[in-house]
Amino acid sequence: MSVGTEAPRRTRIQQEKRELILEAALEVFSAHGFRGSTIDQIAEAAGMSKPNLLYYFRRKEDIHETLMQRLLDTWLAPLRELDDIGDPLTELRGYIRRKLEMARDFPRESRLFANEILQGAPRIMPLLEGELKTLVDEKASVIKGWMRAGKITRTDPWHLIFSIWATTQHYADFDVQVRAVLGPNRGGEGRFEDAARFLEQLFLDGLKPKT
Amino acid sequence: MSVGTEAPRRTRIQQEKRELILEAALEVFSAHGFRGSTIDQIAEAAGMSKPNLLYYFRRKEDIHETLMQRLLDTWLAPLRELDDIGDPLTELRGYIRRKLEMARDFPRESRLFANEILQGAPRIMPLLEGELKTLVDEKASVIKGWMRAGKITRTDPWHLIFSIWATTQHYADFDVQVRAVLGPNRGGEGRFEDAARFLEQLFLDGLKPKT
DNA sequence: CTAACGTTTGTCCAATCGGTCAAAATTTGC
DNA sequence: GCAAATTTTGACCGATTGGACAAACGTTAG
Repeated sequence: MSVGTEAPRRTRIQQEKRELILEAALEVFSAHGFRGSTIDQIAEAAGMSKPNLLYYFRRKEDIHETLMQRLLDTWLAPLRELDDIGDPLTELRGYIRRKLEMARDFPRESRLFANEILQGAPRIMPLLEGELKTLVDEKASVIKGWMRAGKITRTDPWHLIFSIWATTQHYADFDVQVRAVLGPNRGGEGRFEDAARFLEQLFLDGLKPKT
Repeated sequence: MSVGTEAPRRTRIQQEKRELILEAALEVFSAHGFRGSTIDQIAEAAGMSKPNLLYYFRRKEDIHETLMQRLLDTWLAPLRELDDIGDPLTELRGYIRRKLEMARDFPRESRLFANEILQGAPRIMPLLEGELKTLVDEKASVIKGWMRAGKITRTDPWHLIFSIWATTQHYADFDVQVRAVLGPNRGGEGRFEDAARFLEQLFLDGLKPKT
């Protein structure tokens, strides 16, 4: 029987095996990119044969597509939480912290996303121009409100969001470089706490000393 | 005759054709990654046949290796220029500006590098732990001196360098996302000037308003 | 002219790839 | 318990890939 993504009816085994495959595919895709990964690799990581895997996902691209669809929701969750209710600086600090925690706890997801964007986002371009842009525009308005109220320094809200993405995801996407440069001593688990301390200071106070 | 990378003797044609191939390979590799690129693609982009290309570079990996070796030097040039002679804040501002200009003018080089790091830097790991680490450690010392002298706020110099890399290279590596989010109006050529203004303010003053 | 050298091409090959298919093995519904 | 449905497997296929190779093509020095 066909097991397409549009078929809602799933047996227990289908549910389990599909999860197993997606987990394995996340591991493989995030490490080698889409074209650099083979169905055999994913099948082996999932502990099944290639034809068996293809019974659950008809095409390699279906796996990737399912993975990306799920990813985007969880990936944007921290930004969605950015809200108008609290103190602006506290809100932003919380957003930076949450994004950094995601880089620490879900580096494979970050790399999968980075891979897709690096290749020109051929599979998720509509989502970027639609859902993502809408969300960012909305949050940029919130931030603009804070600026008008004098709660934070006036600057470009879009580029502010970009800089938070860039600095936090850097610790997932460029992890090997970060660890190589920090060396064995400072490159251990403590690097994320060091990063958190640094980023908080950077975004709040910048580098210019208070005279 | 063999034309390996260790052969210093090159005819005029060899010099020219090798450059042509490297330029084409940069275009292809940066867009599709190493495994996502084929020799045929590179050969076509260079305007020659596949066997002809393989006459100048014996293996696909030789092209990539030559490209990466050249890249690292030019890529680290801005950091090398960071010097102790000028005013610290001016020096840092200049470094950020130069890095952002490189993201604008050499996005393919940035993406090629990002691709390599994302895949775990399998081909340049020794360079990261050696040359790169040495350079960063050296510049971190310079920055530490500025902090001791009270010229800039005390913080972690390594993570400061990471944040400059992340924020500037973001505009090359995640270009499609930046343009998608900014939309047709603000996503044009002016986005780099907006970014430059924003980053200068972020790194100098942060977000906390001067009361 | 021609021999030596550098360059280019067409043809070919083995390996790997994504994907198919029929048959076997297993699970499930009654 | 048994038939139907689902799951798993081994064998296979055509396309693409990186690369080898010898023959042909140019170019130039004597």
